[in-house]
Amino acid sequence: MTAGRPLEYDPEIALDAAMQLFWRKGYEATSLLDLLDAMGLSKSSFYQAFASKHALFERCIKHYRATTSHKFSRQKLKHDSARDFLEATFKEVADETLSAKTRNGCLLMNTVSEFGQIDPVIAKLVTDSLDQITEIFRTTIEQAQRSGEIPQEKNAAQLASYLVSTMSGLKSMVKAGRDKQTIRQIVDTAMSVMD
Amino acid sequence: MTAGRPLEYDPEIALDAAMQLFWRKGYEATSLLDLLDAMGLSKSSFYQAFASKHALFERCIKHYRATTSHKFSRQKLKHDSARDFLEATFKEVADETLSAKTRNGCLLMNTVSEFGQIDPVIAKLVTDSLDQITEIFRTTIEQAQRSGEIPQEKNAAQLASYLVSTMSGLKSMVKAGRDKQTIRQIVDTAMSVMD
DNA sequence: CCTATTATGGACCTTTCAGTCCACTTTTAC
DNA sequence: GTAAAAGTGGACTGAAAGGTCCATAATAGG
Repeated sequence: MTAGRPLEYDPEIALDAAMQLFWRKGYEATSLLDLLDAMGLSKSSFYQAFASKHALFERCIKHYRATTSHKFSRQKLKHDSARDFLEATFKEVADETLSAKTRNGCLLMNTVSEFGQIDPVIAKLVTDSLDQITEIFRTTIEQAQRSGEIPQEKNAAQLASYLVSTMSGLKSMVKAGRDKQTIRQIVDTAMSVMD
Repeated sequence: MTAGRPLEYDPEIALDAAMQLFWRKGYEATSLLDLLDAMGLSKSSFYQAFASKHALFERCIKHYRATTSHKFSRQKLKHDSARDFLEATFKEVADETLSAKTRNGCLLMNTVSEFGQIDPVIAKLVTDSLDQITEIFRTTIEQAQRSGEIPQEKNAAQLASYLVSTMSGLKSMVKAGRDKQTIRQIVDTAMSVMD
């Protein structure tokens, strides 16, 4: 039954390479040839495995969401203070200023910027991903509230939405090439709402 | 000497139409035919007057910067309180949630998202525009500080950069389709740093 | 070893892209 | 009225886009 010639590439690695490319260049600006080159496969193999550029893009968004969530979880374990984790997460974005390689912004917000609400499938994917990230922030804030690092009277869900919005703006500023001092000041100011 | 057939279109109106289109769809996704249709001129007239798609885009960014500055100036005169003006400006963005027509984000940040630092000419234009907006915010904040609406001890320049970043994030959230309550909460939280 | 199954390479397709070119029209200056 | 100057319409171009198709190659099961 399940026989046939084996794949000459690793689908996971290929997917990740595609995600990196979409992240860096956006959907429209990434041509099929760019993708084939980065993923290391031929046109036939591509359409066999990923159906279309659009379908691949959807998978890349999901892949981004998954890796981002995992990254958050890993980082969270490194900090025994929930508030420290939040501040470290934002400071890390500020440090991306140093390397031009990572000045790609956020794939989700880049996608919002490029597509808006035009493509409902993509819009839904992004919305769900944002919800997921907001949720991670919310539970973290509640944790910090229990340990007294953030005032109890603040609304955790509201603060979480604020942090997502702030993160988006911050990444845009980094991508826009604002200098490191400015970025650090923005982070400091933004974090002060949790006092 | 200076003779010849007169233009059959208004260059200012055509430029504005082009800007609206780039704003809504981005650079790559806006085809020349889209532009000709929106601007109401033929291909020959287009290349005669605007040289190329890229050159037109540069002019559109400058046009956006100019109209945005004017809009800020006009709004500022409407408010006798500087802080009121700032809060009204952010609340206005929140109200864009109501109309899908205006959910285009910010042309400058859309451009950052699409181009990043790849095109140095575009990058410079955006950077300069952001500087200009930051400057407007800074003088407004200083005004509010003199009238006692914002604490004197805050760093006006730092606060101004923060507001630009926040505005960017906020517009992204609106474009991402977040609901009105969430947007309003983000604005309220963001404004609280000026207390 | 042969067949069913899957993967691959490359030719090919249609459409669309930004941009060019030129014949033709409309104006002003004299 | 005529010549110089400027604008316009539309045919045209080469390149590149995403996607299809098929002959060929490589595997596993029998």
